[in-house]
Amino acid sequence: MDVCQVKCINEQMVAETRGSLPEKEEVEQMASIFKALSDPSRLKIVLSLLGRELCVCDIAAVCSLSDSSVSHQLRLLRNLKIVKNRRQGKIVYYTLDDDHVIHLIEQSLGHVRHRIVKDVQ
Amino acid sequence: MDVCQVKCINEQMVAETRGSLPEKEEVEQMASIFKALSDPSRLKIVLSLLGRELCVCDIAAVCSLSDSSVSHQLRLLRNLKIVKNRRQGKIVYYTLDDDHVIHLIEQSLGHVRHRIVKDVQ
DNA sequence: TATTCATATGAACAAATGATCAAATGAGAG
DNA sequence: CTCTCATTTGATCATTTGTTCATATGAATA
Repeated sequence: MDVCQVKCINEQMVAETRGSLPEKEEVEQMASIFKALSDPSRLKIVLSLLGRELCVCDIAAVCSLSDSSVSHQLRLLRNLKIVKNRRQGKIVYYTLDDDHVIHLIEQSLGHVRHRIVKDVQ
Repeated sequence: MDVCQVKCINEQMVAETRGSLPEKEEVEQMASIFKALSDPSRLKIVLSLLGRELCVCDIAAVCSLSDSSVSHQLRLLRNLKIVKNRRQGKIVYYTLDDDHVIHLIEQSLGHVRHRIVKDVQ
């Protein structure tokens, strides 16, 4: 591999920066939360649940997705403890279950109106 | 497709929720920022730049990635205006370029220590 | 118990993604 | 100009991801 011919590396800066990074596990947990919000469909699902309780059926209608697709995504969000559900007869209602994620979303929502983004990759 | 047999849908709730959602474009912009932070390697790169200026070479060393891989990821982050660079001779230095993203990261970093996550999918 | 219907699940597949390798820039040094 | 070297870029490839379809659950109702 190429780790650059040794001399160009600022050893001290590298060591210091390395020391400041969170643990590998923590980085991965952070990334997994961001990943949960990184797909427009899934983000829309989460946005639709801001301050509301909705059944799978209604979420699908709101987001223009199939019930099956929504169910799959909700499972992922459930595994990450971003949403929780309660069953009432045949109907399953979902709500947001993580204040920290709610903050992230609200903050991002507040800021998105002040940015211009070029393109990805 | 299956949009559920009409009757189970709470029409009013659906309409109200639909109205509360951000524009499609805004949702996509939010998602693209989250996506930028959703890969552990890329997140590590961004974390290494918190409060620091580093050259490509040093970032690669800090994150244990190849120079090429780092360069590819930096381009993506550059396109999203998450990082900016300056050239000094042969060396290119990168810094973070978006306070909003810095906030997201710091907030997420602060919270990740208080969660237990099961697994994804 | 048999039927209906909301939700969940598994398999399959196309599309997107991240890493790697080889080759191209482009800036300073000789 | 030529060489070196940090960085960039394009192509390729294995892996991951999101959706769809078919089928399974599980709860109410007939």
